[in-house]
Amino acid sequence: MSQTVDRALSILPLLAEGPADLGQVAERLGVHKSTALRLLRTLHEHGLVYRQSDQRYRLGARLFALAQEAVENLDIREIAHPHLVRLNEQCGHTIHLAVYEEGEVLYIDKVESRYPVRMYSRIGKPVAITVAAVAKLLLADLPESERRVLAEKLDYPMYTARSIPNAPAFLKELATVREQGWATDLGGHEESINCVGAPIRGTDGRVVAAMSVSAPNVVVTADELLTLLPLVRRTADAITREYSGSNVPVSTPANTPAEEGSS
Amino acid sequence: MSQTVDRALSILPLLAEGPADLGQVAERLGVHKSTALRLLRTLHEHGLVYRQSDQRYRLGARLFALAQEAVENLDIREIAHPHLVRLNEQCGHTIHLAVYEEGEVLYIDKVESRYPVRMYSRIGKPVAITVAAVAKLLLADLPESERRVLAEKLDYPMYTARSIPNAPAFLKELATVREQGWATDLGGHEESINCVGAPIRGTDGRVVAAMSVSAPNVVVTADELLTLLPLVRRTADAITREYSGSNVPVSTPANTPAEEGSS
DNA sequence: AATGAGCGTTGCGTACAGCGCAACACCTCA
DNA sequence: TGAGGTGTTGCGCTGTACGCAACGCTCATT
Repeated sequence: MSQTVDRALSILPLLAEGPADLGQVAERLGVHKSTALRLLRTLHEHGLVYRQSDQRYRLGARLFALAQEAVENLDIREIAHPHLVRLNEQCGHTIHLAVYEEGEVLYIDKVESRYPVRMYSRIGKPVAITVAAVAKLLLADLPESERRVLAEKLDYPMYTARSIPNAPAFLKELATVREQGWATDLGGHEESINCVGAPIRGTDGRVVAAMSVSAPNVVVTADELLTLLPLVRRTADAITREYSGSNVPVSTPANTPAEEGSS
Repeated sequence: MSQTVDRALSILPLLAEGPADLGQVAERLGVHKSTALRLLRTLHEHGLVYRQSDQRYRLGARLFALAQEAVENLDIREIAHPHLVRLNEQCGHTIHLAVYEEGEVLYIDKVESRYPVRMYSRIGKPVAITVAAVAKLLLADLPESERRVLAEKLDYPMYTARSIPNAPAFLKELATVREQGWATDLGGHEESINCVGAPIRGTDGRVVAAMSVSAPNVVVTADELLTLLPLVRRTADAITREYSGSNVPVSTPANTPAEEGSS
């Protein structure tokens, strides 16, 4: 929409690939060197771009600062965190919290055996959107049209023999997840890792985030991990309640064996 | 330099404080709503800004992606990482890697007892620049004028009784560090944590990064930690050698008790 | 030393892109 | 039903970002 800004911002992904000098930037933008210089200078003033000693440009420190502040301001994260910690204390396994945003799934919190890691190491990398339990939960809640379009666009890498292989299988899985209100990943991403997850909903009942418990099956078998499902769901529901300003119907349709009573 | 881009980029820190609606953005930028809208749209197209369900804007996912890619493309990090892991295996303590950039010190890698964390949790937050061992190492190598100017500009928060209190003390410490070629932080940031660090240099002998080993004194006393100094320096020098395309004089002036022979 | 190629940088006139205005569409309250 | 609050659109004017060309600098090359 705004040409100048558009050009300037296009520089960022370009530099993300690696440092580049003025000429390269100008060429890849298709603009005159002086123009590129002006844009780079502006980016530099805002700290988004850094000029290293060999005069080449690379991404700057402010970027980290912004990303950091952004992730800290996600209120779902803030609300969820203590719940995740408590769940971790109860079961001992790794807990993940994730959100969906415009075609991507992002981990926004993680609690590990010992340390909470505020900014998840995989942020920014392509998340295993076709197999991760949290991804299934988040995508399952999209409007059907959007879900279908997205499913067609995705790649289906076979991380393991149990990875979901194609769009129809994925859509079928999403339908199941949508119906049952929870999701698993049993060795679909890494052979020996299983996950079980549950959705967190906003006031309007839409899924705003998803959480999961992961454990290698040398520690607990998939079946044993599944026994944690009620606990995981209860935690997710507790977060839902708190997030959507106390009690909204916590939407837990059916399908869980025997579990706590009032929703 | 470029007004439009300047305005657009000013939106980012503004949103970093928390979500804001169109009117707020326009007001704080001092521009018309339509202008703010155009800028926000452009930012949105590039994924730097996200529009949440209540129509307010917040920082977007691409920001994380960029920050992530940026940190991964730091070649010092890549070269250093295996060395850091090896050092960690030898001593068991937490290892940090940091760089200096325009008045800030950034952690760019960390190896913990069990997991490597690619993006350090503190990135973006004000690093304890006046007390951290890595900060001392990086600042000690700045040209004297720059060093002095920076030292005057800094705040000197008294994290503990042993924090460096003011500019003269800091400059004195930097001079010592510069001369001896290594640095410590003995309870200057957190009462019970000690660090010992060494510099990594580029082809031209300038310090390009710094690394440190940290441990709480319930695990090892400061004196015990200091016995690791030779090992830390050897690791730093190994990284220096590899980074600056094998052998440059590794600049280890004096001061280390008894240590390995050939540089 | 002198030459020249390859960089980044500067100043400037011009064209066009971004600006603010005003009108509009839509929502929630009263 | 209206009033006040949002976000959105189209448009004419002006200011700004554009590319050009000239300059300065650092390295190689002769």
